[in-house]
Amino acid sequence: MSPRSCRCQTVLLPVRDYDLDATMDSGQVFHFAAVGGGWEGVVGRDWVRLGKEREAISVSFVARDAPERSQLLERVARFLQTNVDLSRIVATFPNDGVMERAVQVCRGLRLLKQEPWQCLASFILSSTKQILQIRQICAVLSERHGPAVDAESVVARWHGFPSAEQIARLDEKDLRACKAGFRAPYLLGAARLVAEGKLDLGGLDEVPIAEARSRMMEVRGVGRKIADCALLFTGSHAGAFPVDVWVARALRELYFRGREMPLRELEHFASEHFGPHGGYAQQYLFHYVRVHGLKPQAARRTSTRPP
DNA sequence: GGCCAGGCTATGG
DNA sequence: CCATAGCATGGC
Repeated sequence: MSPRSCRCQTVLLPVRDYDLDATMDSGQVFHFAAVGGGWEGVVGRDWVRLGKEREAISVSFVARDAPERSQLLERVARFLQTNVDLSRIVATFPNDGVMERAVQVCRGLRLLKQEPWQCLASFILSSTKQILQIRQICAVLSERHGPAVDAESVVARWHGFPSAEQIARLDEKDLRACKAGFRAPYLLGAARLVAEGKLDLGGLDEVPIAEARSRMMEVRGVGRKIADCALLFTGSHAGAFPVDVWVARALRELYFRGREMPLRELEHFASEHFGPHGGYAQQYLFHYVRVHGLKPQAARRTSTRPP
């Protein structure tokens, strides 16, 4: 049938200072696909297409009755955090030249609020993987083992991300077949802990960050960095500050003149320097160095490399 | 074809 | 305590 006769409805979510592309493409979420200038993916159990509008984000979805529609829109707004006043967060960033440039360059970059299990699982799969490959693994995992959802996409059939229960029923070799590699047993172990109720991801925002971290790090395959990603990108702890290879490089080059620094010291510096929304600042640093490199003031080591 | 990727665990000093 | 090999897989 013709894809133009659409069962879709579209609603506008008003928002200012929101760069949807940067946000979706900044390595915090791996389950949306760029389609025709917008983004398609699954929120909860519902397929959505997100589009950029003036002072708004358009949300398209398969038509349904009024109560379900308002529930869906509430979930999408919560996921996108459209109610967050970005300027209030940016105002808490440290008053240094590095963050001023990062804010200029990444204007409108946001943090999303993702579902805890999906977020943790994705970052377990992220270790020593490029962002493109993380997306691929998540896509295969969803296609093969996640719930099919009703979608009006013209480019793909969509599935949700498999629940902890669904993954817990699988075998390690099923996960290796999805390109999970050596992370397969880690993901399986995490899924079993969550499915058996031995790890309550929903309660982690109610305990101090140190406690939340150590609970998560009891999962094999989850260290400090992945724990902080899961705490930050689910909106549980605004002070979580994941230090990966990019952020470590950025901190060394931009704050320590390129000097070698132990990871622990970088993490400690970050927790002191970037304020109550350190995690947000971290995302600006990450995106800044990934998109623009470290050239502006720290080109010493790379100056022989062609631009 | 070599290097590196939003790391972590185990092992050896 | 700190340092590093090993781990799967694929993009560039």
